[in-house]
Amino acid sequence: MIRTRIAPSPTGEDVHVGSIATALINYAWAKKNNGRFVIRIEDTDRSRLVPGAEERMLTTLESIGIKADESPIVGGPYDPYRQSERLTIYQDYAKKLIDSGKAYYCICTAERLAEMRKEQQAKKQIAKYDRHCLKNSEAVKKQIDGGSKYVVRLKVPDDKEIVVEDTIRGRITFYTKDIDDQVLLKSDGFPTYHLAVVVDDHLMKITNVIRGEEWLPSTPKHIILYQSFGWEPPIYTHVSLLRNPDRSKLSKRRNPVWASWYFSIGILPEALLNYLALMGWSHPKGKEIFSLAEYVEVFDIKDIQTTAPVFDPVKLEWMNGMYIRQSQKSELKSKILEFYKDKNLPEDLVEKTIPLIQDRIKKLSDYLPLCEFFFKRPEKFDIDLEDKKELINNIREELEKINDWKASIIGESMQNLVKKIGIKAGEFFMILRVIITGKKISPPLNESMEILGKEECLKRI
RNA sequence: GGUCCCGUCGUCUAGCGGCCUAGGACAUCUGGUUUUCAGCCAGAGAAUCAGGGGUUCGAAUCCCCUCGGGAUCACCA
Repeated sequence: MIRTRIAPSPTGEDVHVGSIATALINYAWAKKNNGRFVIRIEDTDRSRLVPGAEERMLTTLESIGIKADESPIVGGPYDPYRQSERLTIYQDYAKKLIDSGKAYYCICTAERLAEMRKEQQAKKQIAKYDRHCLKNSEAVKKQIDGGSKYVVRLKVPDDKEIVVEDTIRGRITFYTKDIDDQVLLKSDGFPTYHLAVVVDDHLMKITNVIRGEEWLPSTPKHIILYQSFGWEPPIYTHVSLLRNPDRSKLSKRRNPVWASWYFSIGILPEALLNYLALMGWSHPKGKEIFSLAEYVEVFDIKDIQTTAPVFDPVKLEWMNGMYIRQSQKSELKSKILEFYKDKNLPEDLVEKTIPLIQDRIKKLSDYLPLCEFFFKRPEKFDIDLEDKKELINNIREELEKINDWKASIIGESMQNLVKKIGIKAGEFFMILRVIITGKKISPPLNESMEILGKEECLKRI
């Protein structure tokens, strides 16, 4: 059975859109193969831990439809799914490695390591641990027995080829001479990512590791670890990183990266997912708009592109507009009410405006700037109305005659007025539009006036 | 700098040796619909397939080199 996982770290505000892209692939591949999709929290770096981040990430993922079969919330057969709760497991496995001579203790201080690296750099050598503690293992042992703090390092074999078989990139060869003796267990007793990821993926029976390209350089270390334990490595797939327009990796410095930011401007989760699915992959039939279920249906991991895509917010907005236009009216109403829940907009009024704006907004946050005049009389006007008093009087007189306050009748009446006074239609309606809405750009005028009602319109005039 | 990955319109991509005078989508521009703005419809421009060598009857597609971009080299993940 295929088992995939994502392993986010709770070190940010929310889920990174790049993580969602990777999660989507992991999720789709598991579901496609009737497998299981796992979420494991990698919280071994206590210094970068952000309070509340874990919960926010998990709820976001859940709410946008990427549901885990096993996670810290729903549990599962390989509990716990939070690395900070698995400490003794890692410590035991580190001990096994020491006992079999595949790893060793190291008590070098940060100062000594910094010094060493400086020298290596000066001599233009590769920065690698010099195995000082491996060579003096007797003395090191004594110091540790005496209470000295230590780390555990992987003993990388000499002069070996390590081959990574990647499903989309093919065979990649690394050489152990280029690989450092990686720290596996930190002096605080926590594992590093490298130990934890290998132990957990093995114990949790993960069959496919699908992760960001940034992990490719450390994959040989993980393979050495699998070999050291005598375990079978998983199948690797390294997907390309989302990029900023300048092609550097997508970062919060240059672009919004948190899912919650996109939702806060009224991007729909379905649209974000759909857009992200198209980063490095395309629908076999060239379709651009499709559901998560359809994505799972047609997805194949072999079709993932290795070129790194630039994240384009403009196309995301276009896609979001498509989703808004395709929404049921009642659904769109609920979304708008939810989006503006702190404004307490009257539901019946919002409902009436939906048909007027569904084609006109691309994201939920476009709604209020366009429709505010329905809820509040305009205070500012896009054009100066001071010298239009006579025209305004004509309009009022004409509108007062209308008994059946319907858009079509209002329109007819205004058209007649235009003919009567011989003004340009465009100019006339622009003035009326500004009187009613305050703005030169608005939803259709007659319909808007119908919704506002005769009394309110006359007051504004 | 070492190691590794990548290179088709501005952007996302199709392409898997002949169907390619390189297709689609976003964006841009033009026209139509129109009481603004959208939407919708029609159309245009935009890629010497990074460059150079091969292989082949034939290359965007295979090989080599160069150039360009990126990732990574921590007791972070």
